[in-house]
Parts: sequence; structure tokens; C-alpha cells
Amino acid sequence: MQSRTPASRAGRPRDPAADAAILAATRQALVELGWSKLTLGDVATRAGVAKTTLYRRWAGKNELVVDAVAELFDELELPDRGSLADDIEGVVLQFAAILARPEAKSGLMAVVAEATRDDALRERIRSSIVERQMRLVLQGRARAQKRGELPPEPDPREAARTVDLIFDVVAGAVVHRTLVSGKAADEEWVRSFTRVLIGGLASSA
Amino acid sequence: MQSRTPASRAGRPRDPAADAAILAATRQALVELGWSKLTLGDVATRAGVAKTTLYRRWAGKNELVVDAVAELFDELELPDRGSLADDIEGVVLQFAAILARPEAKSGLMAVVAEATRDDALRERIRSSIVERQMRLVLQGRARAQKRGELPPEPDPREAARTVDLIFDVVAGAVVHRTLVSGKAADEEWVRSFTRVLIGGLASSA
Amino acid sequence: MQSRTPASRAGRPRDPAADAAILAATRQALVELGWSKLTLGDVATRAGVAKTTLYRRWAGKNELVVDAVAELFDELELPDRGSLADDIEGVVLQFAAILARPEAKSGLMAVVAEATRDDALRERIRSSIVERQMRLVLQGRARAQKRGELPPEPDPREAARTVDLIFDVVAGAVVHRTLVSGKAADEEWVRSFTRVLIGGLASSA
Amino acid sequence: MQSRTPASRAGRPRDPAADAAILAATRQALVELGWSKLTLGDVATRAGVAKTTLYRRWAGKNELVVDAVAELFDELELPDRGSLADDIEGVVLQFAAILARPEAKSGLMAVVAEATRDDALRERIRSSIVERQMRLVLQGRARAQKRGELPPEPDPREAARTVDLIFDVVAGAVVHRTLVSGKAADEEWVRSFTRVLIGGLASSA
DNA sequence: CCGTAACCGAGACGGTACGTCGAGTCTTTGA
DNA sequence: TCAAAGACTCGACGTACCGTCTCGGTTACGG
Repeated sequence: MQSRTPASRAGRPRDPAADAAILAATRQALVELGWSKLTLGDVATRAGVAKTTLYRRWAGKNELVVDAVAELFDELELPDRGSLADDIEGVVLQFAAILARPEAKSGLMAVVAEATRDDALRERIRSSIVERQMRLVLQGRARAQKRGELPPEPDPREAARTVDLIFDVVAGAVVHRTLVSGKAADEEWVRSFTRVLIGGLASSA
Repeated sequence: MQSRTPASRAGRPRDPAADAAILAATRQALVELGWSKLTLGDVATRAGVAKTTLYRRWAGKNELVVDAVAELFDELELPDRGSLADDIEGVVLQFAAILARPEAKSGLMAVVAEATRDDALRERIRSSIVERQMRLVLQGRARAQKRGELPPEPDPREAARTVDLIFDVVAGAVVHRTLVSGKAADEEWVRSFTRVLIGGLASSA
Repeated sequence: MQSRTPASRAGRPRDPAADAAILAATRQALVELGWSKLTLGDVATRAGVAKTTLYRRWAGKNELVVDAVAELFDELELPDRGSLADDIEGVVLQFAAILARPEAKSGLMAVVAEATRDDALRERIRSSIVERQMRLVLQGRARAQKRGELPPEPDPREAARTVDLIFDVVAGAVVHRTLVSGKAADEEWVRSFTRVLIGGLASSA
Repeated sequence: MQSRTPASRAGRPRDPAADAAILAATRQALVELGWSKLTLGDVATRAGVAKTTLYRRWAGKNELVVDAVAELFDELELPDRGSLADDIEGVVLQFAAILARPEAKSGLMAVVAEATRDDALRERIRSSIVERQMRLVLQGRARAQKRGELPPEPDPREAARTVDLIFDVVAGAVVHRTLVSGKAADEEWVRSFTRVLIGGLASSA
């Protein structure tokens, strides 16, 4: 008896290379044109794919861009720099570097804006981007607890709330600095910000 | 003595009521349709005005929405609740309340997204919205210094940097909480957030 | 008090030159591409006009082609060659010459085919093309009656029926010869046909 | 001697039932949708067949519809009503009845229209439909000659020309009456038409 | 009785045109 | 000069079919 995969049975299978080509083309178009001038027809052409192929796989511009941008954040990792403060600084700098790239800037805020009126889209953003990078916060806390910099957290509910708060503060501040204030989140700024964050967490514990 | 503004010389003068009607119509359309489905033709119709009139006063959708949203934030004020922490809590709650309104949510993020590729637009946002509310931070610090909660700031450069940082952290965290995480910035969250912020500022001073 | 023409009051008036340009472009496209490969986008481009302008004036391909083809038949006239038989021969030859032109061939049958499922279209064809050329039959009969070749028609009902019959026979035979049999309706054929027609009318009177 | 059918050699043979199912489905679709809205995908679905199968047997929409319509005319036959005039009336009425059916109307004119730009298609129409029904004219003449209603035709060239002319007149008139004038070719009309035709032929002989 | 070759269904593919919609401009009449 | 009205150009939208292709699977026949 063989394992029956009832999916993907009849008909010509989808070209698996097309997905990657389309997402790459999307990022390239975001760099050159920005969100508002990006057209799906153009993306299809760049990817060497028909418009219909694109629409067969994504519901629209929003969903496509979420996926294209989400891949950018997968390269984030938590460097082990020896102390909690330095670890945070490191990852915040990485985050800032990604946000400084035009394909991230241009796309991310736009889909967030769209998500204010589209719950499915917000959920997609949360699961594809936010939730996926939450691992960094958890990993950082675990490492700090192992080092003895943070006490073990007895109440898991409270722990989750703290993780959420940290995420909102970190991501929010970097995004606001970069996109609204329009200034670079450079080393100096990150150091000041990290000092405030660490101090706040310590004193509020 | 009458001031002769050479701009307004001959011909039929612009209807001054139209501006307000257009901005109100824009906000109403933002509520009902959201940014991406808002059309200038529709706004003109709602305002009882021809499209031409609208284009004579604003360069396009982006500029119009910035102005429409900017007015929303003018109602912010710093309540005197007796202590720095309570003052901050109060203003952050007000800010969160405005951001929870659909016309703010929908419009603000969209124009920020557009601004990533349009310097003039970013400048317009900064001057119409951000800069204008920076007064709250300054006011708060002054009041806290008068109360003795904060020491006087000797270095004005350093002071400005701190104000910027606070603004990025506050605005960024609330925006991220509301729009990305999709959870309400309610009293409980604001209290936690404020505790971290105050603690961080105190310890990093 | 002046006569108020409530039509054409406010707003920019339609460019009257565009109609002619579009119809001419349509005929040109019919010649080069034929009905089935003619696209409204292409016609618009040829006419130097936006697609929307075209759709503002015609409901679709069918209506447009009817109007474009109808103009071709307006050049038909009844020559006075001295006898009924010669008059008929002359006009049938003209009709055959028009039908031999590719823009007529290609378009006319196609819209007739469409009209089998669209009563409004059939009516448009009837009033724009058929009814308009019915004048030739009436004119020919009147002239023949003046010459004494035909007796005056006492019953108008019967007269109308005869006119319809003649029209169906003449138009039908020429169209079938040209488009279905695929042979030219040349002088020889027209002479044979006319002889049969005249003979038939005389004997059935 | 063995029958060498080099065509059908190896491999799975074509399902012979599919052809009939496809042609029937085509006629059904013509009735419901008309030529222009008939799609090959839909026909395939109706016939319970894959699009590939259809394309393996017909080159395209035009060829398919010609074959589907051609079958309709095979039911025509020349009734023996005793006189030439009555025989013609009978067959013309049958022809009119077929043309009144929507699947004939809708399809026939459309492929004729297409054929104006496609010689291969015109030839297919001629051989599948026109030529095939020419037999009726020949048969009718032969019968009339046997009855003594028509003299024997000495010149075969002239005879062929006459047959062609009759066919163009009969088919053309009925088609024009039905499809362009949009009126029924009923008994009364057919009687008038036949009288003219017979009279014309007699007088021109 | 086994391979080969053509068939079959399903459905993805690259294209092309569709008809609509919105942006932003222009041209009219009228205030 | 501004205002209302509405036609204008332009370009993207998302959909629908076309005709082709690529699958896995199914018949027949011929060795």
C-alpha cells in the first residue's frame, strides 16, 4: 500500500519555480516603483509569467506583497554578543537594516494600512511576519535567563504579555524612527533606545 | 488700513466653506471605504463640489488625506493629572483613542507608506502632524521639571534627541499595538507601557 | 424668452470629429483584420482616441460596425438608364461592388449573425441599412410606372409586400453569390439574374 | 488484399461516440448562447470530454460549428408533390424551417462571416453544406424534365450556371427574409416567392 | 502478455482582449 | 477668476477564453 496524496492528483502541476520568480520580481518592482506604482501586470512580466498565473496563486496585490516582504525578515537572527543589552542592540540593528531597504519600507507600511480594513490580511501579516519573528524575543529572554540576567518567569500569562509589549515597543519604535521621522536608526540611536528599554524592563519587573 | 494681498485680486473668490466640506467628506469616505477605495470623484460628490475645485486646492489624494487626518490630532491635549506618569498615561490614552478611529487608522498608515517614496509628502506629514504634536512632549517635560520630577536639561542638543526618542517610542508602540498586533491599546496596556517608559527614562538619565 | 435646449448645456461637449475618425478607423481595421480580429482597443488607437471615448458613444463592437458599414451603402443611387431592366442591372452592380469590398463583406455578415440573438441589433441594422436603401426599390418602381413599364399599384398593402419580396430576393441573391458561393457578381451574372427577376415579376403580376 | 488503413495503426483508438456528443453539445450551446458566447471549453464540458479531445479533432470554433450545422441540412429532401412549383414550395419551406431554428441561424451566418477572410473555411462550407444540398436542385430539375415541365438542357455549361443561379436566389432570398428582414418565411411568402422564381425561369429560358 | 503508442481527463500555462474604473486635464457655460 | 459639469487621455484592473502543454492513467494492437 502506497501513501495516497489526494492533493496534486490530476492535471498539469504548478510550476514550483514560478513562486520564487514572482516574489523576487515583486521585491524588485517595489524597489524601483514603490507600492502605489507597482502593478501586477508588470510583476508578471518581470517574472516571465502570465498575469493569470499570478492571480491563480495570490488573491491580489496585498497578499502578494505580504509574502514578498515576509521573506526579507527571515534572515533575522539573534547574535550571541554576551549580554542581553548587546544581544538586543544587535538584533535591533539588523531589524533597522532591513527596514531601511526600500522594498521593505515601501511594501510593509502599505499592507499594514490596507490591513486596517481587512481582517484576513491583518491575520496574514501577523502569521507571516510578526508571529514568525516573535521567536527572537523568546530566544533572547531564554538566553538571558540562562545567563542569570533575567529571573525565570513564573506566570506564563504575564510572560506572554511582556513579550507582546516588548515586541510592540521595539518594532514600533524602529518603524516610527525610520518611516515617520525619516531618520536612520543608526548605532547611536539604537544604543539610546536599548538603554531605555532595558532600564524600563528592569525597573518594571 | 486694509491689507492688499495681491494673490486674491480679480475674479470670483474661492468659496471658503468648500475646504472644510471637502476635508469632512474625505474623512467620511475614509471611514466608509478606506484609503484604497477612496476616490477623489467620490469625495467631490460628497462635498457637493466639482472635481476641478478639489484639484485646484490639493495636488492629489495624498496631500488631501494628510490634511484631513491632521485635523484629528489637534484635539490632543496634555491633561494635568498631578504626576508625570499619570500625565503620560492620559495623553497616550487619548492618542490611542484617535488611532482607533477608522478614518485615522486607514488614512495615516497609507500616507506614511506613500511618503517612503515621496520626500515632499514626508515633510508635509512631519510638519502637519508629527511636529505639531511634539508640543505635548515638550509641555510634559516642562511640567515635570516644574514639579521636580525631572532635572533641568542642561544640554539642548541632548534634550532634543531625547524628545525625539520618546516620540518615536510612544507613537511607534501605540501604532504597532493598534494596527499591527491588532489589539486595543487599553488602560491596562497603557499602564504597563508607561511604567516601562518612565523606568527607562529614569534609569538612562 | 429664448428657446431653452436642455440638451447640451453644461460640461465639455463631445468632440464631433471623433465620430467620423472612429468610423473610418473601424472600416480600415475591418479591411486589414476582419471582424473577428478587430478589437475596440485597436480601433481607438487608430482613431487617436481613448478606449473610453469609444465606449461612451457605442455600446459595443456590434453597434459600432453597423454604423461603420451603413455609411458604405449611402453611396448607392439609382441610375436612369432608360428601362427598368437596365436600371435594376445598374443598381445591382453597384450593390455587388460594395459587397465586394472587404470592409463590407467582413462586417455585414458578422453583425447579421449577431443580430440573430439580439433584437435591438437587428432593428438597428434594419433601420440603418435595410430601410435606408429601400428607397431604391421605391424609386425604381415609380420611375418604371411613369415610363409605363409597370402598371400603377392599386393595393398599398400588396405593394409593400412586393417591395419587401424584391428586396429580399435582390439583396439575398447578391449576398449569397458573393459571400457563400464565393464567386463574383459580375456583369454576366447580374444580367442573368435581372432577366429572371423581371420575368418573374411580370408573370406573377 | 487486406484493407490497409495506415491511419489507424497503433495506440488507443479515438472514442467514436465523442464526435457525435461534441457536435450535439455544440448545437445545444448554439441554441442557448449563440455563436459569439459559445466557448470551446463549455462545449467540451457539455459533451463530457476534455478540451484536448476536442482540439484533437477540430482545428477551432469555425470548423466545429460548420460540421455541427451541416448535419442539420441533411434532413432536407425533395417531396414529390406532383408539379415543379409545388415541389419547389415544399423544399423551400423545409429550408426555411431549418433556418428558423436558432442553432442554424446563429451558427450559419457567423461561419459565413468568418469565411470572408478564410478561404479554407469557405471551401469547407461549400463542400459540407452548399454542394451537398445542390442535389435537391438537380433532382428537382430532373423530375420536372421527366414530367415534361422543363425541356431537356442541351448545353451542360449553361445548365450548371442556371443551377448555381437558382441556388443563390433561393438560398439567398430565404436567408435574407429570415435573418435580415427578420420575418418568417411562411407559406404565403414562399408561395409568392416561388411564383416569381418559376415565372422568371420560364420567361428567361 | 507485454510494451508501445495514441488516446483520455484534468488543469496549469503564456497570451490577448475584454469592459470598467479612477486619475488628472481640458473645455464649455454660467455666476 | 472661480465654479459645475462633463468629456477627454491614459493606464491598470481583474476576468474570460484561446490554444498549448504537461501530467497521471487508460486502452488497443502487434510482437
